[in-house]
Amino acid sequence: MEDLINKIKSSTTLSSKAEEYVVSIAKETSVSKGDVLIRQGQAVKNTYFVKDGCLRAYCIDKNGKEHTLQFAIKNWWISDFIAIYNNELSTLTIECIADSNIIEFNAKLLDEIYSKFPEFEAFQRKNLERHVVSLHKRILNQLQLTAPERYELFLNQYPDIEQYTPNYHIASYLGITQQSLSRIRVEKSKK
Amino acid sequence: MEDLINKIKSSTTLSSKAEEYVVSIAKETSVSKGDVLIRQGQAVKNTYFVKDGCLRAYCIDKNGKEHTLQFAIKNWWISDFIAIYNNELSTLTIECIADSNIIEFNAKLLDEIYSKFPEFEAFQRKNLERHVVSLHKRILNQLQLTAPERYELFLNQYPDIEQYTPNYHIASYLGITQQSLSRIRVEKSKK
DNA sequence: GGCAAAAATTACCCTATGGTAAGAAAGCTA
DNA sequence: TAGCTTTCTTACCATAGGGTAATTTTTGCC
Repeated sequence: MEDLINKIKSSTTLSSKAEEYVVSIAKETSVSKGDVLIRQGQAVKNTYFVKDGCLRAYCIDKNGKEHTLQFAIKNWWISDFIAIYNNELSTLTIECIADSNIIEFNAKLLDEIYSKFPEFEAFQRKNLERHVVSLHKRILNQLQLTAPERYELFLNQYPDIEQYTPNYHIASYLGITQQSLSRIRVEKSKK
Repeated sequence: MEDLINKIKSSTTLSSKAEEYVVSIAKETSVSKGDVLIRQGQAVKNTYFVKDGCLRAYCIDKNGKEHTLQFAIKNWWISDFIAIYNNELSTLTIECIADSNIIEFNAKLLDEIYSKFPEFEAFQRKNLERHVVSLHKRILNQLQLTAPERYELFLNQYPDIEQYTPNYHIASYLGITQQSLSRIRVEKSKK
């Protein structure tokens, strides 16, 4: 919880009452590898902050194939933001891919925080600014890099993730099949 | 200008002083097809709101190929947000692809608006939330749809854009070559 | 250790897309 | 209208990547 509070304090001035509110709606939980926190097609209740471990957000297309939108490691937020902001059912499944410690927030209570404690507006705005930047970069990478280049970049951005997740999840994040990723890895090891 | 003020008012309560400030830092301008507002490699001064017309943000890769990150039509914001939020030089070029009326904001003055008039925090947070949702959707579409499907979707999302822009810009947005897009269009017309 | 399950690799063939180049069509300007 | 420029289409070949399936390797568990 301290990590999160410190993170908030780095973006805004946090009154003690506001801090109390955050703590009061936060539920620290341990989740195990394989646990599903949000399931595609159902209502989205929560937003999660990862203390340590790793979660994964993916959607399943009409052919049953998984596509990974996001990996969330230490100090990242994860949820189905499409569903929350559009007030829709979930298009994503969020799954725990390594035993993790997370902080769970009820999305509605979290949303009330802005009217109760306006100092959170600045915090969340800056959060979202960073989020937009990282998504813009991801799209540009997808457009201009080849699959092997994207894989290299991924390994740099998530140096520990290979411990957590099978390669076929990485492939589904990069937008290729696990067979292609395997070929890319073979080529890479030849060098 | 009214459109923008109304847009702001739909997300926050705008005091008359705050409205005055917005107006005071806003520069309404006309720009012509071909004008370059931000050039890759240079400092980013401004953020733009499109009243009507169309702007395009793209980057040029090491091989000289263009990749379109965004088209901005009526009521959209556009700038190099990567550069602004990271305080870096521009990685994008922003170009006017149809005679347009825009409102220009100095990015630094715009950023001061939050400390001067905190009511803008909520407006911008909600803006960014929508932006994140649209980027998440774009990434999911890129992962799970084929090129012809993405092209169909694009035409639905930007029904008028074919008037403004040559097909090779659309191709560079979809992540394919203009030749591939041409083939896709031929296949489509056969049906 | 030994078995079962999961994951990764390899192989085969096929298709979509890229690169290059040439030609056709459309748009602009004098 | 004529001529130039830009854009779009078509063709040809090369290649990366997909789909299916078989095999190997790794992992987890008893």
